[in-house]
Amino acid sequence: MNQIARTTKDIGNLLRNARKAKGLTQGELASRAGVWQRTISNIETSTSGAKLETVFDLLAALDLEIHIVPRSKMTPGDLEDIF
Amino acid sequence: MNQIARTTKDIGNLLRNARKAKGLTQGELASRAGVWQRTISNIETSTSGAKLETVFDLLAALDLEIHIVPRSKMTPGDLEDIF
DNA sequence: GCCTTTTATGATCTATAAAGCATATTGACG
DNA sequence: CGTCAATATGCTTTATAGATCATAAAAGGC
Repeated sequence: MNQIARTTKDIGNLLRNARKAKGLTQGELASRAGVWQRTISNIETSTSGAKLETVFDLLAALDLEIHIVPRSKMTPGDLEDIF
Repeated sequence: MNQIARTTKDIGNLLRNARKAKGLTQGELASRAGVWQRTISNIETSTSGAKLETVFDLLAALDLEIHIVPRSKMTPGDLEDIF
């Protein structure tokens, strides 16, 4: 399950899924990442555009990293994540 | 050559490499992505933390996308990008 | 259905990125 | 070395994210 992100909305959804997969609440992740619960809520719901730095803080706390790759064609499996 | 980014600095370096690989100037990329040359310079040199949205604009203009994956152990090849 | 936990959100303040103008500085090339 | 293109940067304004207090709303368990 390779997670593709092309928009801030993708990142929001993806971070929420990753957080839940690890069984963390927004509050727990917030304290781990050194950000505010409010900020995580905003990012996950795409209420506000996030700063790159903040996203990296969250990814680190979730033990994730970003790979930059040439744009791939949409694979069937990816559609599940959208709809 | 899978590009790993864990910090804003990584993103800056990576965007610069990708831009040059496509033979684009900052000005050209700026007009394609709808941002300012100034902004690209700032991001590539990590002069200022970028907004996630801006990074996505640049990635789209470079035909790149982000994959979120579990943190990998550092591979030997990656060290070249650091030192 | 109630209670607890979790998430969303109102309001204000501060910090800072991007817009917008510019020019200075650097780098590549003949 | 001189020239031109490319990149870096000074400054001011505007937009907006994050900090910080709070509480409201929603979700989940019993």
